[in-house]
Amino acid sequence: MRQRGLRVNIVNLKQRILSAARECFRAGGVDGVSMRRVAQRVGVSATAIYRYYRDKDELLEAVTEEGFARFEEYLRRAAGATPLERLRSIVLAYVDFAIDHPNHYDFIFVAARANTRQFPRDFDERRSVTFELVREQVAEGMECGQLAPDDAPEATLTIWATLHGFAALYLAGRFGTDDQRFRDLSCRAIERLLSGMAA
Amino acid sequence: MRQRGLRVNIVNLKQRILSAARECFRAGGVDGVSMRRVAQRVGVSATAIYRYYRDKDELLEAVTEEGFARFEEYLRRAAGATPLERLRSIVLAYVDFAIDHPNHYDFIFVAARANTRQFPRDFDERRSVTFELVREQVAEGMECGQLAPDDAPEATLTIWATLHGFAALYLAGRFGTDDQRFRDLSCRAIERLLSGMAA
DNA sequence: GTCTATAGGTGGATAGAC
DNA sequence: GTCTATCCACCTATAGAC
Repeated sequence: MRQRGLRVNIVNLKQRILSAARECFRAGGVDGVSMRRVAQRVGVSATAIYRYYRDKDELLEAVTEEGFARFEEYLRRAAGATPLERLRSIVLAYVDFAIDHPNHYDFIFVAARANTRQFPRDFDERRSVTFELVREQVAEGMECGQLAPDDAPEATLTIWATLHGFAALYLAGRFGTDDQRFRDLSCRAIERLLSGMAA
Repeated sequence: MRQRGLRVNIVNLKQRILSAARECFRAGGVDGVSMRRVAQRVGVSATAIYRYYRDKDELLEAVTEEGFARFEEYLRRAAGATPLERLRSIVLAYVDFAIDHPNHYDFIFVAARANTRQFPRDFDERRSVTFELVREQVAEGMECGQLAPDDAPEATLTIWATLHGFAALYLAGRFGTDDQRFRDLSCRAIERLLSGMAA
């Protein structure tokens, strides 16, 4: 009972900092995360953060790691009884992540040229892991199309590009605000692309 | 002959500033353009720029306008004897622009959510003009597929998304350094997508 | 027309008091 | 552990000398 008076405030400052950083990122992407802004949101001074994170890079790494992990969850959750349902599920997992976490999607897939933006250390390596998962899942999803094994690497890249195109154009506002239409169009496009490839 | 001694230096400082800004943009995108940096490249003080451009926004507008114009040139240059050749030409115009002017492509299509980046005034309006041209060209290129007129808006968006997906994944380095392979895959994907849609 | 000086803003990071 | 004070770097933009 001694700690009664401290209550909420004691709850791991490190976690509250990460939480605030997450919110900043959600609102403004990488550029929205600054030590000062995060600290202000928590209600502490900017320098307090350095007790828990060595530098900004480490904080950014924590935030973006959450994004990677979340995206991987979405992908792994994909499932379906028939091959077609499974394909549809994978497509939706992909585009839904873009809908739900636009700045994370943007960070992982879009802001990709290093000279232009700020990235945490080891970003490329971390991203490769996620990319490999995308490749695997897409390759699995493609099994419902009758493709010669030789086509696989090229076909996978093609599907992925199309998925990304839809996600990116959605984020750019080209599909308006009708998320459901966007999801439907994405699925249909992939199905048609596959059937075109099988021919 | 009085001006002989001035020679090169006199050549419109405004143009030399724009030139320097263009180089900065090419190297580092929007974030690579700062008044100081541009000025340094020209060899004048930062404040000299303000004699020719009211503020940074106006300079940025000049730089990005070049990008829009260039992209439209690429698109309009597309031509072909047969429908299929024409389609291929449009696809290549699109992806070649992304190859040749990555930061302009990125600026026009990718960095699209306003809350995250810095954009010149009237950027949205200017971009709409270009987008409309893309839509037109893609719609024309699609004529080689036998699509019902009802499908047109949806099909156009689908083709565009796929084009963008390829361009964006290329910029992200997912196609390696083999530009020719990237161009071929882009064309093939669009052709297959169309044939899938026609079915 | 171009300069220097300067104002006033963002940002990351450290030293040292408490 | 958290603070204040501070430094440094970079940015846009203005005022006024030359």
